[in-house]
Amino acid sequence: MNLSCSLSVFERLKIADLRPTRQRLALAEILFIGEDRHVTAEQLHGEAQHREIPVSLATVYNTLHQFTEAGLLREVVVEPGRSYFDTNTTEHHHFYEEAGGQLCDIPGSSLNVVCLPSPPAGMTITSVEVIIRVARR
Amino acid sequence: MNLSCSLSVFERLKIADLRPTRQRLALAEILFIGEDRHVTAEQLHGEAQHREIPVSLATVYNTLHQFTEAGLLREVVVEPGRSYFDTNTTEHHHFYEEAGGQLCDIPGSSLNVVCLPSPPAGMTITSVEVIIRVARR
DNA sequence: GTGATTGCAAATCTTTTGCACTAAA
DNA sequence: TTTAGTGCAAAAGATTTGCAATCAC
Repeated sequence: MNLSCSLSVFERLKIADLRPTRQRLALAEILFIGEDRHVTAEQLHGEAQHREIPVSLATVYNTLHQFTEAGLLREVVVEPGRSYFDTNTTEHHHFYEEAGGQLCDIPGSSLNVVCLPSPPAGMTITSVEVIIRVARR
Repeated sequence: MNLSCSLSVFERLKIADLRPTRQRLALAEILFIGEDRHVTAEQLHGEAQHREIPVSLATVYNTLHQFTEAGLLREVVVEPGRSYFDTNTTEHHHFYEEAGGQLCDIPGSSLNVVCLPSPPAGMTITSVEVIIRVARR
C-alpha cells in the first residue's frame, strides 16, 4: 500500500508547496483519489468538465506540469504528439496498446532490466523506461 | 555487418516498392550512406537544403513515414511533440540526452530485458523498447 | 494588499492534408 | 498516358504564452 494514500489532496499540495486553489484541489482529487491512473491533459480536462468543475485547458496543462515537477506525477511519452501522466510515481514500466491509446502499468516486480550498459562518457543515468507495445490478438 | 550496406539506395527503394524519385533518392542517400543516424524531420529537411537539394518539408515527412512503413527506418518516440527516425532497424535500445536532444544506440548485445511479463489478456507483444535517459554529469 | 494563480485568446510548434502540378513507368 | 509523387499553403492538434482579472495568504 502506498503511504501517500493516507494524505488528503490538500496536504499533498501543501507538501508540494503548491497553493491549494480550487482548480488544483479538484484536479488532484480526480487524479489521486482511487486507483492509479494514466491521463492526458485533454482527458483530465474532459473529466473535470463532466464533474462540472470549471477549469481551463491551459490550467490543466499548467497543473499537470507542476504536479510532475513536484513529483506527484510522472510523464510518460509513448506516442508522438501526446503526453500521458501517470499517478504511479514508483519505479515501474508500461504496456501500451496503440490502437486504443491504452497505457497500463507493469508491476515493478514483474520486469527487471539487468546489467545496464554504461552511459556515454560524462553522462549519468537519470531513468530507465521500458515500453512494451502490445496489440489485440 | 549489415547486408543492406551493399545495396545502393536505388535498389533499396526498388525493393521497398517506392519509386526512386529525385527527392527519395536524395533523402535516402543522406540517411543510408555512412553511419547509422537518428534524425527528426526538421533536421533532415535542413540537411537536404544544406546540400542544395530542393525538397519540401511535407515531402520529408511523407518520405520518413514511407521509409518507416517499408521497414527502412524505425520511429523512436522519446520526447513529446517530436519524432526521431533511426536508420538502425535491428533490435536495440537507446540512450537519450534530453538537454541536447541527442539519441544514441545501445548495442543490442549490451542490454537484455529478461523475463518479460505476460501481456494483458487478448494481447500480443509487438515490441519492447528501453529508453535510458541520461544527463551531463 | 501582494504576489501567486487562473482564464482566455492568440501564438507556437510539429505534423497532416487538399489539390493542382510534375515526373516516373 | 496514366498513376504515383511533389510542393505549397492551409489546416489540424497539442501545447505554451502574454496579460488582465481573480484568488489565497
